[in-house]
Amino acid sequence: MTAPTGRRERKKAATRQKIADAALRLFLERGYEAVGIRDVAAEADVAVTTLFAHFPSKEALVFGHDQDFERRLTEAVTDRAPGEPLIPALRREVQALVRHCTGDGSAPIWRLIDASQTLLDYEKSMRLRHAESLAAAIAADLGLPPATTACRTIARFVIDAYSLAREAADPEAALDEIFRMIEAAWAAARPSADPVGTTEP
Amino acid sequence: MTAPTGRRERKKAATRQKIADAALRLFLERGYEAVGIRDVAAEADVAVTTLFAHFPSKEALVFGHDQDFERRLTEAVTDRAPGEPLIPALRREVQALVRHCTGDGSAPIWRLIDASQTLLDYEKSMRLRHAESLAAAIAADLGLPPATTACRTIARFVIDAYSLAREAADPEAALDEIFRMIEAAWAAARPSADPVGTTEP
DNA sequence: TTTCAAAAGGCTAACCGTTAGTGCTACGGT
DNA sequence: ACCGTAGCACTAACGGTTAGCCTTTTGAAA
Repeated sequence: MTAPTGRRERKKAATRQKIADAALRLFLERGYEAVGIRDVAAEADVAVTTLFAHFPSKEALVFGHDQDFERRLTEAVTDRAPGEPLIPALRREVQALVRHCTGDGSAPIWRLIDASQTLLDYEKSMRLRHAESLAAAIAADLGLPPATTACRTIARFVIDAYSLAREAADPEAALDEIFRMIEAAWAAARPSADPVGTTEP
Repeated sequence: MTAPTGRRERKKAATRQKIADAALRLFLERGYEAVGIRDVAAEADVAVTTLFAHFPSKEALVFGHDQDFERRLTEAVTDRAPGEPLIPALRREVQALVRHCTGDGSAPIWRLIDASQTLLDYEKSMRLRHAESLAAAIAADLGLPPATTACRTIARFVIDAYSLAREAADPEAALDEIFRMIEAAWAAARPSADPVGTTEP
């Protein structure tokens, strides 16, 4: 984590942070649509082109930590205790993620997102990309060829679980319900394992 | 279907068709990104504002029949034979839809879509909207309050099935595999029914 | 130390999708 | 026959995004 290289990267990170902070401040003050890229650039005291050198789009200003999400999901697969079954490990991580983004700390940002169709769309697209990474991680973990249908399917279901639970009135209960379904789906996908003893002859 | 009203609507429909045709022609010729809205408008011999009066966005020019997709899915639920179980009915319809869009007739359009990230993103967003409609239809059919977690979940899974099968090397096999998982998930969601006899005490 | 290539940032000007604002014309119901 | 309005056109602009070109900083080679 501690960079072996020096000053340039620190300055770059600082600029990026300055832009992200300015953007979030303005968005929370006036709302996402009411703030223009040029406003953000001015507030951060950088040129518009500099802003776009750090963030690929206006929406990305809000989702600065999307890589964390992706990393945490794949690591939940790769770094889990040896012998621990796949789905419960994913369930734990998704639960943590949902708790994090329904917690008080993240509430203003999510109010911002839920108020803008543009941001909602962007988020869903992002999640689908994450599903691909997750599918690859699952396939690798199981020693399967990448992009197996079953792996991609389960990855999508897990992302769906996150998305639906986040929107549900009672996220914890929703997560319970959905992951019960995912467990069943996963068991049906691989007639080898024995989750509760439903092995077939 | 045959309009009870007269000339105005016919002219309107003709204009819309003219625009859609011109757009498709240009897109297939030069590629989606290489064609501007102004090009399409000129080719269709209408004003840009007229174009946007008929289509809400550039992407919508390509997905002119998205309402068909939504309608067919919900009708697969509401119009199925009395007593027919839900999931097989959905499976049949999804299979038909996948066959349709992997058939030779639709091949060029889908090559167009798969070549543009913008269009792919738009398509996924569309499907998520369709999932909401499907969830509502399922909930209504089962006499449940709308937007139940289980219904929304199954609806998402069905949409995932379509999306994944379309991209798979062997769509039919993928559909088999995924719907086996969906059946299991559905059975797990409602401990009342008895799909294979997995009733709990 | 000097030198140099690349990175980071800036400025201008434009492109492209999209949307007012305005007005004209033809159609359809009264 | 009359009038409201739907369909369409035209101009201008707005806002996100990018290309072209230039300056400064910085890391490292010479």
